[in-house]
Amino acid sequence: MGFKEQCYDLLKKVPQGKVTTYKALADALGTKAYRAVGNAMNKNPDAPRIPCHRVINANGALGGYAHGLKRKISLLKSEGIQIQNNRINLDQYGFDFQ
DNA sequence: CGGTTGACCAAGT
DNA sequence: GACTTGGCCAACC
Repeated sequence: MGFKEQCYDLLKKVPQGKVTTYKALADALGTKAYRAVGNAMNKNPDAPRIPCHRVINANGALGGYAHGLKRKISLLKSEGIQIQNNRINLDQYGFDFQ
């Protein structure tokens, strides 16, 4: 299993209605490859089984999405996540893999 | 095997 | 608040 697969596996643990960050994912994997995590997400566009849209920047900004941020925002909103000024409140919606 | 590219991050100015 | 800098690491060429 490669690095990317580990990212996806971990990402699948994030429940609907919550988000995580590239930093949190890398941290949970025991690496500092924050950027590599972003690359991994980018390679799996809207793969049906991987909720890439629940991954945002460590500062609460949205980050990116292979198929357009609008799509990402729509998905997040449909899960009940409120977005204000292109930002998400991590204290409220963040998931830290406990 | 070096060099470049990111959906990054933290600290400094 | 906004830039800039240096560092990080997998994937690709």
